[in-house]
Amino acid sequence: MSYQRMASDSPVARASCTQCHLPELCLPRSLPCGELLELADIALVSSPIQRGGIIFKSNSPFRAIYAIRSGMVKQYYECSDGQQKILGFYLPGEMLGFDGIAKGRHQYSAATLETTTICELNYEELKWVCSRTERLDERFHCLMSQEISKENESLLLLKSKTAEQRLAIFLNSLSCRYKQLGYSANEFKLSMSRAEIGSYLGLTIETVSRLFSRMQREGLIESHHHTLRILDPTHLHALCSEQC
Amino acid sequence: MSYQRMASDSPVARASCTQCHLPELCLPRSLPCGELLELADIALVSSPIQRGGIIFKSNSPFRAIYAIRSGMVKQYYECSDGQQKILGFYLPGEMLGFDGIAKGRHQYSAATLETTTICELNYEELKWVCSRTERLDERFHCLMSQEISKENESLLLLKSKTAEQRLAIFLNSLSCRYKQLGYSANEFKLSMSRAEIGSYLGLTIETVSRLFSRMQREGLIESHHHTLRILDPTHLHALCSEQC
DNA sequence: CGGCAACTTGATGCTGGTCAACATTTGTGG
DNA sequence: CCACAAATGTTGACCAGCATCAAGTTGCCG
Repeated sequence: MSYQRMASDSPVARASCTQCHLPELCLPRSLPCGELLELADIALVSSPIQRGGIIFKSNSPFRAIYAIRSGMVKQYYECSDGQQKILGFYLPGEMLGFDGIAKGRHQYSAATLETTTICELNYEELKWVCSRTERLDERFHCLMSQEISKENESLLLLKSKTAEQRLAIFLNSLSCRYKQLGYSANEFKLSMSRAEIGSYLGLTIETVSRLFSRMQREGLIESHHHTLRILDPTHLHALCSEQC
Repeated sequence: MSYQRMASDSPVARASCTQCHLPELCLPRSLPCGELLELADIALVSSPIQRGGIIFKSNSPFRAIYAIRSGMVKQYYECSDGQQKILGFYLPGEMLGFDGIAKGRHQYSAATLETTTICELNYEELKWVCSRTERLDERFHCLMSQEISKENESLLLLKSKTAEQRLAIFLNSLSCRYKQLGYSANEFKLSMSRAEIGSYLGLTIETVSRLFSRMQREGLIESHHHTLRILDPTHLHALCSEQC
């Protein structure tokens, strides 16, 4: 794995939000056509960024919000000892970078987990468009609100779920998000390593590995290489909603 | 403890943000005077709400954002078995309720921990004012961004800190926030119960209690009834920044 | 094919949870 | 204002889930 160039080094092109297949998820959702065109005017699409490409580094000046167009991105905190703590994974149609607005700097780093294309939305320009199109501003509020909700759920997960429940909820969440994107809900690629999953769920590599083995032994899932197949979605779902 | 009436039952009055002693923290921060007046025009101040008063209930329709004017508020998830999982504590100048924007309903409940007055900002009116005053809209983005940052820090805390570090960080955070409000940084009232602290930090009552005892034995803090005194701020600080 | 990173599996131990008994504080009604 | 009940907090004994340490296996890339 290599973390070479910044995303901003990649050649970019103006986006055409009207022709993107994700507008029902991303910022444009339910925007009238006119506002869509204004948005497209400020969105820059990157060329494909390979696995390990850095989108932004923690502490770098905040300039833009990013939307994933294809591929997958991880956001993480870098410890002083070089260790990474994963804060979240982002799939197509999802946005990241909001935490930089308040402090003017990115608080965390973001890197691609597979070949990925992103849309870059310059915040100053975005604000300008927002101030003129009320619907877009509202949509922007919604997305930040969603991010807050998502994190609240993660907090609840970490506070009161067992290791097995955490992994079940994680796999289920990926399944739902892929389904929403039109992909198979029960078979997809796990681009992240065991270490990254563990870091995200507050568990060690070993625990994650043991859980995968056990779930496989019990006929819940099938996993080899980086392909995951959910064999018993009902049971997986039951695990997710166990207890409180 | 009794959870009687909704905050919305309380008599209310128009706020005068210009005369509030919190404008350097709350939504008005660094707003020009004109915009402050527009904001004041939509802010409703509640009369004092006693301990245990409900500000909003989970699943109720989202109508407003709330700013704490004095006192303290907890936000929590209610489990099906009646148990509460605390998501956060809010002090004067802090705002809550953002998570309701996306779904149109409050995802969680909020209640007062002591006699509290709040400012209610109707979201529809707030959007209207935001759309006409760019600075306010920007400030609103900042506050949501701050909330996201705060939660990311909580996530990191839950993932990789020991029980002792968690409590130290919690006490330190309260200390800083009180200081910023102009109160003593080293002596304040802990309005929340051991159960609430535990729930917030992902620990049990017993663990929290033992930690308080130990920290007291070690001369770090002094705590009786609900008063906390930090005797050795340096040591407390050291605990917070231990390790990664 | 060799070397290294990622993953798996087992043995052992520690942190914090659970259960239980008791102490202290708070709230209520006479 | 006191007496009592209920809620909250403290402390101890014990236990379990997950971390840590260690050794081996698999898969990937030059």
